[in-house]
Amino acid sequence: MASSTRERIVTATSELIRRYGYNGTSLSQVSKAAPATIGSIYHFFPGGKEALAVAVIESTGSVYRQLFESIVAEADDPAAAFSHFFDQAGQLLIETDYIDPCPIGTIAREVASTSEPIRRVADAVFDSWVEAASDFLVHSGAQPSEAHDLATLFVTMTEGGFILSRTKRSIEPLLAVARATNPLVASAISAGSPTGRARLDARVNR
Amino acid sequence: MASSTRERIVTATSELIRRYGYNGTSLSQVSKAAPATIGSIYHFFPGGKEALAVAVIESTGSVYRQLFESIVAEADDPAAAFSHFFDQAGQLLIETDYIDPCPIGTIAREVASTSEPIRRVADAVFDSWVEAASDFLVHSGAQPSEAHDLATLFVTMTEGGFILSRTKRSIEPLLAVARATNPLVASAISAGSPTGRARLDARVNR
DNA sequence: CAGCTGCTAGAACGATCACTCTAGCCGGGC
DNA sequence: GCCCGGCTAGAGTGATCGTTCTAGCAGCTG
Repeated sequence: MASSTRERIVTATSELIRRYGYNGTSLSQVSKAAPATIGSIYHFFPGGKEALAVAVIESTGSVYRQLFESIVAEADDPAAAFSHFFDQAGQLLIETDYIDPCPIGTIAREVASTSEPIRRVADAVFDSWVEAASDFLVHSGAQPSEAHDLATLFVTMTEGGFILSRTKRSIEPLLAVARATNPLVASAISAGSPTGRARLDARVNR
Repeated sequence: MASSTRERIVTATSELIRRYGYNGTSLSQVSKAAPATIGSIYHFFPGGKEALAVAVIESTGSVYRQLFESIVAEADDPAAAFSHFFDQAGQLLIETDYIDPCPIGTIAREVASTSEPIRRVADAVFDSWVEAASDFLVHSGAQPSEAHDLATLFVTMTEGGFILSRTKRSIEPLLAVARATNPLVASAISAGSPTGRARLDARVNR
């Protein structure tokens, strides 16, 4: 409650960026949507628009990492956890009328060449996602190097799937990604752990 | 030569968008970079900035489709064709100092909610890429439905890989994607064609 | 009640935006 | 030699951008 104005500003900015992109979102829009005056925005973010974007990236980054971890925590098997994540992302797209689910990819793509602070924080968030997914895969029995590759692929497919599904206004691309995920995860885990292999081969072939 | 001014405008706009995004690119920048006066830009593109973006998407879309087809045409085996494509994309990133290789994904993500004409043409380009990759996979022996899924995944990984590699300023994510491609393609082809299976299993396991 | 601090309020600045408009250049057909 | 249409040229419009600045509000502390 004490910092609710700050939170409102970050939340409103995140939603506006998801709709209109970084350069397409103005501080006057943020001021109206938050609601908060321009003075308040610069009070909490003396660094201006760039600092605000950094805050949005950090906030979204940790929210999504927690979302991922809560999904995998309650999944009964590793391969299903990933496709469940994609299914849930697709559901979110439908509910929000295909607003971009992830402001980070948008901001990164727009300003990776012009704002080094933003580029760096976006890179750190992507890394943390890769690490979270990789840890989960290793814990499920995959070899570390293969887990890292697959985790990178997972983040790549997430961002790419968002682009395609948002552009097509259909979750079909995300569903295709989800379908491809199962055998990938199963094969990585079975390669690393013979006990896992039998369990997952059974699942894939059922 | 007759339409060289128009071509210069489209080329310059494409490069600026790859660096600064759609909303981050102004017509005065285009005018300076082309070079061409504002009057010339509006002469060739009476629809203004939006029409110019549509032209950029169409042009880039066909260039990339041709690039993909030329790469797969000279590849000796289907699985290698895809990873060769990713390798080449990574090389391009290094050469251009990690400028975004694809203006379409950037534009689509920025304005999919605000410009229906742009959204539609970007969607058509993505579809044509999926179709090109799918046709190639079917021709190589994959089942049509599986080929379509895999082709969608391929475009998804391309766009997602661009985001991650550009943000990280490293081609490592693209290389991880390329490594994952081989077994995916091989398994799709072997499932559809027994003759293909033997050939590709040999390759994957070597 | 006084004084301080954290926050809000909104006018103002110069720059730049997408876009319009009129004037003029220039080369090929009569 | 003259005209005419494709193209260029660039000043000008109103709006909006990110940012700065000063003034004042509300709610604690003493």
